[in-house]
Amino acid sequence: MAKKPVAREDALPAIAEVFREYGYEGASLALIGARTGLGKGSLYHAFPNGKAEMAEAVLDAIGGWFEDKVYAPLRDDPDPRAAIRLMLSETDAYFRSGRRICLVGAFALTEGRDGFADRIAGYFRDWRAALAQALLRAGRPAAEADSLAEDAVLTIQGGLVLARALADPAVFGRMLGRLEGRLVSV
Amino acid sequence: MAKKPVAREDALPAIAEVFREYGYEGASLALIGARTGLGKGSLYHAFPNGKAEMAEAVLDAIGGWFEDKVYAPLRDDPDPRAAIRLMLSETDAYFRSGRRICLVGAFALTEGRDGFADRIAGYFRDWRAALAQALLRAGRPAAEADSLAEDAVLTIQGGLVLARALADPAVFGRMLGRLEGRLVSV
DNA sequence: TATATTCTGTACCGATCGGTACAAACAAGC
DNA sequence: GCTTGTTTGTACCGATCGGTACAGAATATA
Repeated sequence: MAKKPVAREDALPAIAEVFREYGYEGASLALIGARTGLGKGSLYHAFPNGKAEMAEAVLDAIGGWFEDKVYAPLRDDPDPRAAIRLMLSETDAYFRSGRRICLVGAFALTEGRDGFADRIAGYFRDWRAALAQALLRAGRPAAEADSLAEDAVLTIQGGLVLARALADPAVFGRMLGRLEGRLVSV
Repeated sequence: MAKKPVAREDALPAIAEVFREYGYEGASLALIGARTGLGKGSLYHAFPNGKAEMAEAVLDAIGGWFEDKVYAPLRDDPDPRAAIRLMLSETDAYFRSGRRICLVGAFALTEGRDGFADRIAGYFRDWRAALAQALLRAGRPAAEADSLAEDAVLTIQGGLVLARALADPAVFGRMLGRLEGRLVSV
């Protein structure tokens, strides 16, 4: 009884990967079933609202991961510079040094008429706010902190787009290097 | 006779807009037909290879537009600083100050297994190369010119992603302002 | 006008889409 | 054992997908 949540959590990474590779429209239930090893019966048992609920769960999982691993340290770490450096290294690891794209960013560019818009906006808003707060605590003037934070969040997304477009993950690494120079005084 | 090219060119902007809004998978022929006012007969007469050919034509048209309006001046204008400023203003106009996304960037994030990869890579490679050349001519050291050019191209893409994700076009304008400061010494 | 060619609307194709129904398989409690 | 409830595979649904066939409308050459 009540093993539903377990099956959900177990399947989420595979589902996320399918969305990442094929986009929301392109990720068919057949594909999701094949990659998770779950039949339609199991899939609809774990996600009664179907594909939309799977996407919501994936976005929530991603948001939760970043909240725990990145935003919270940015907000709470007594050493804001260390938290910023942690953000950069966690970002590098999460996006596999540019070999993996940002699902939230990809959804932002295509989806928009769905109920995903709030989650997508929240993901980026939280990131920007947490980083701005860390920069402020690191001694930057408020306006500069806001500006730098927005620039950093957008730069990371751009790095993912360009790395993917050029099929050259090194683009991402170079971008992170420049970003570190801008965020933490070297 | 031979009015095919005309019909093609006329339909391209509408087709591009559908791809921009719905993505490659999401852009159905029914939708494209409705937005262009063309039936399937006309559509397949102008684009015998169907949707894939439409997407290729759209990407080629976009690439051609940027080549003429942005890359060529970047390469040939005797005043490289003026060419860079022109790039920024043309970019702002083309992307409607952040209200329009970059179709090439959006395709880069989802598509990748198709024949579009070369066109997508070419679009960004040409932009980066033309800008690096202008920066070099403006007196920057070669390494710095390359780095700045890559940063600029990726930053613009990131600005489009974030503006869309937050449903806040102002993000794009702020990003262009910062970019101008980095590219042309104020 | 007659004729050749280009264009286009409509009907249709098989495949696949997301989603549902449901019965067999399974597990837990007793 | 039996019973109760959960989990799953499979068959199926109508809708829509991209694409094709083709006849008739339009257009151009003469």
